[in-house]
Amino acid sequence: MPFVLEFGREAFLFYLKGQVHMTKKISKTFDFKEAESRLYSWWEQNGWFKPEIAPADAETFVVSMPPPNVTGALHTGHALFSSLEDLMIRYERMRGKAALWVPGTDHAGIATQLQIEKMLQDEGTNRLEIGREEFLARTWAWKEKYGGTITRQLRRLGASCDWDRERFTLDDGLSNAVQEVFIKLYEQGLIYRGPRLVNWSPGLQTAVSDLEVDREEEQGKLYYFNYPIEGEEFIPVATTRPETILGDTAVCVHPKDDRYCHLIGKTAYVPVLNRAIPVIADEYVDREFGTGALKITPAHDFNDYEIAQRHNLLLINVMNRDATMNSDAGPYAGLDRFVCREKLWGDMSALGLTLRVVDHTHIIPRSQRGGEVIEPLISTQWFLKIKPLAERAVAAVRDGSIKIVPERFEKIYYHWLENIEDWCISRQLWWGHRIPAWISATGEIYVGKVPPKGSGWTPEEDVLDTWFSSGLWPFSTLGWPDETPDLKRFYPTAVMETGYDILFFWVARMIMLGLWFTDQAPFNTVYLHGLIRDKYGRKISKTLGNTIDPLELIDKYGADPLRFTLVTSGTPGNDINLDSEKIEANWRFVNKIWQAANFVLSNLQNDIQPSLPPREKLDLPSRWIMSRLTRVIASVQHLFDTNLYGEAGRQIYDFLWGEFADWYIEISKHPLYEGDDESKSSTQQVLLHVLNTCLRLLHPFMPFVTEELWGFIPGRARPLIISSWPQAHADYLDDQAEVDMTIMMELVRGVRNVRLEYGVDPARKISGSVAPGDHRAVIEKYSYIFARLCNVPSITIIDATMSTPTDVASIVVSDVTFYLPLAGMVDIAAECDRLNKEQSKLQEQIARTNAMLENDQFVNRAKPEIVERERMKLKDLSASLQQISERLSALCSA
RNA sequence: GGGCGAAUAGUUCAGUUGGUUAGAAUGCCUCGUUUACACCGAGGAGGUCAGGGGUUCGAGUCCCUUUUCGCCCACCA
Repeated sequence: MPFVLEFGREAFLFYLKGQVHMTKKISKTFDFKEAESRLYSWWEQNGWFKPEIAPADAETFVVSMPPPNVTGALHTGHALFSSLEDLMIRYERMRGKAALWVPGTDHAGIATQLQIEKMLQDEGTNRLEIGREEFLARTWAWKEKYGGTITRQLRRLGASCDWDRERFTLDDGLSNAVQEVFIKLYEQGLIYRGPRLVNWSPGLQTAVSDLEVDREEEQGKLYYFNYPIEGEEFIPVATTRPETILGDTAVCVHPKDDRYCHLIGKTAYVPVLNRAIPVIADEYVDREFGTGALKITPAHDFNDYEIAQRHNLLLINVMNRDATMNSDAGPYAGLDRFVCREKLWGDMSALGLTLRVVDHTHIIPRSQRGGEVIEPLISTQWFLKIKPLAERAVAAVRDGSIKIVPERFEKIYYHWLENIEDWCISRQLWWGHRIPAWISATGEIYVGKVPPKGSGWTPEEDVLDTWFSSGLWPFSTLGWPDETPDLKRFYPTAVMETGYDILFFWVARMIMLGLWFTDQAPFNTVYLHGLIRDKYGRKISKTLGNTIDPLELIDKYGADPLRFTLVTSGTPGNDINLDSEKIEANWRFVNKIWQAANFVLSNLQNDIQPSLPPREKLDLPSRWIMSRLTRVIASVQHLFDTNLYGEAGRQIYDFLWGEFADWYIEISKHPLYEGDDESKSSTQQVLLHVLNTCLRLLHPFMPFVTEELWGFIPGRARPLIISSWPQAHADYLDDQAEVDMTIMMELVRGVRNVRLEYGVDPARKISGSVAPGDHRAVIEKYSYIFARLCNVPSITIIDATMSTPTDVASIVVSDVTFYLPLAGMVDIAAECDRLNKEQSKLQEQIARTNAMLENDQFVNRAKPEIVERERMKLKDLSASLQQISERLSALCSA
């Protein structure tokens, strides 16, 4: 048995260390508050979170932690990823792999900068006033002060990551990687700088990427007006943003539009400003929409920008960075864009140009962070031509180098990458990786790690999008671009476990950059979890007031129930509605484990030498529980291999509570208290083995309670965290034992049912008699089960020659009939009624099974084992029916 | 406009390649302090697996379709 083999030479050494922390005697309940912090530091101080605990040639298993925002606080999303990743890491560690979980935090450019700006605002100052240098100093100070909060909180969940390898995206090493990547991409001609139309956030005063813009359908207005054309003509046009009229550089119609084609090539005049612009034709125009004519504002609209490229139109930017109008807006300069909209419309109305304003539902782009309306604006930014990278990223998933779980996200991934646009990577922020570039007075660009020689070079002020550095995370954290030993050993990583909401932001970019710079997929599996919602399925938000604080839950129930709940209440890619009632239920499960362990441990002989008798030497209940255990191990193995961790957890739960505790432990009391030495000892061995195995199976789910109990397990060689993962041993599979035990259990259930139905005092002992069919030996030998589990201490076996008893209730299971003499209590009519119901149920089932077996199609086409199973079932049902029918004719024929 | 997911007991959810009488937790009802556990045990009620059609010997599971809810992507002024 594995745990015997584990009993190594250094066993006692480990113990002495571990035992110091362990109480001598098992307590009544699990004091998780005391145990959690003690066990965590015990693990950590002994270096068991480190991959070096495995042999130097062990296979590796590496997970890069999705880095939380450095100044953030733990929320349920963190608790979820931590529970899942720790589960994978602990499982692989127990399987003997060099398991490495690399933790770290993200500088989170915009989020952190906003926090500091808010702080400055409260102090009555702002970042421009204190300047860049001071601002960064303040931010670093803030980071030093609060940066440890989230990682301390992750420890409370039991996260077994290698804290010595913790990284921060603004570390020197990672910054170096960022520069390296930027410079290489620039040299490869994939990064370019220039004025382009970008998504501009007037609130944050920076450009943002397409992904950072939320598009919401909103109720707005569509403004119709007449565009003046030379020769006293007009062309009707519609717009949702009248203020952009000031930046119009053309009016566009469809070339085949009979209404307007005579105007093509004429000159139009921008209202109020009277600037002359051409009327052009382009097939982009939809003749059916609005008036069928389109005003073109290339500097403030993405479609117009494209049209302008085709027609070499002028770009006139009429807005400032804060979305007020600039001098090109003429008399409107200085006005806010929305104020300008009203005023200009009023002025146009006075000029008799307006036609009508109608309600109109359209899509408004809003900043994902601030919520203000995003303004398409021309500005000079840095862009990454990402198509070549995207192609490789698509290929890696298509050829199976990377597997996405659940699979349906692959399609979404392809669609995004196949339609990807250049990535605007510069941000007008201060907190972040500064772009390593200098611009000369003549507009020449120099990109490098150190400033160029000569004078007249201005350093680039912008920083990089936060996701640019996160995109390097799996390899930058391991030392890249240096060929460090860690990089060699631990890259590529194994699983990227994160939420589906950042598939594009993060996962896709890691794949693209990983492939591009290391020629390897940065991980082989992407496991996407869902979002945590409240118990009504609503999104968690501060404004709704439905936030759930994981730390409060840990304080109340412990980390184990929270972890177990998070892992078992969902399936990959699906959202989880979290309800504290679920955690309370799993807290009771923790108690159940504790109590079961307490029972087992307090019933062992002091000098027990763990070993397991061969199957032939075990009694029926032991053969049964061993067979069941073996199946559970195999099933859990399969579920883990296919990333179905939740189902694995549920199966262990059901086995431990529903089979081991409810049945085996109850039954074991007989051999333990009344059996001979041999059966006593063998029962103890089995109890210990099953407990031992369950603790190991559960450790990745619930590390604390399992490790704490492990400290009491005789024969343990190492701490549970680095003990071996259970293996299924086919020797203990035993179909016959499972069949026989099932009959015994069904009989017990039947007796209990009848007793309750007839209102028999639970304390009252009844003697029963049994027509055992083919199961005489089992029933005779294990009749104590009836004594213990349904208070029927004595049983008479009836053989064929004896007449069937009267004044009894009968329980029929397979070919066994159990008679419960309830002298004076049995109401014959009621009993007949019960038996009749039972009989018709059986007849129904027999008819159904018969129909199946008489169907040649079924017999010929179904798998043989399925057909065989139906045959067995029919035999069983027929035997039961016969018993019932005999009973009925004896008791109820009158 | 395209795509995806969900719909199973009062509630929250499982149900892994199609195969016994569809499970659990929680809630509800009845009973019980039996030397691991009342943070418990025993028993029970509760489901036409959203509707319709199809494939199949066999469908909660596969296909088509409808409905409701949710999400993602998308340049219609």
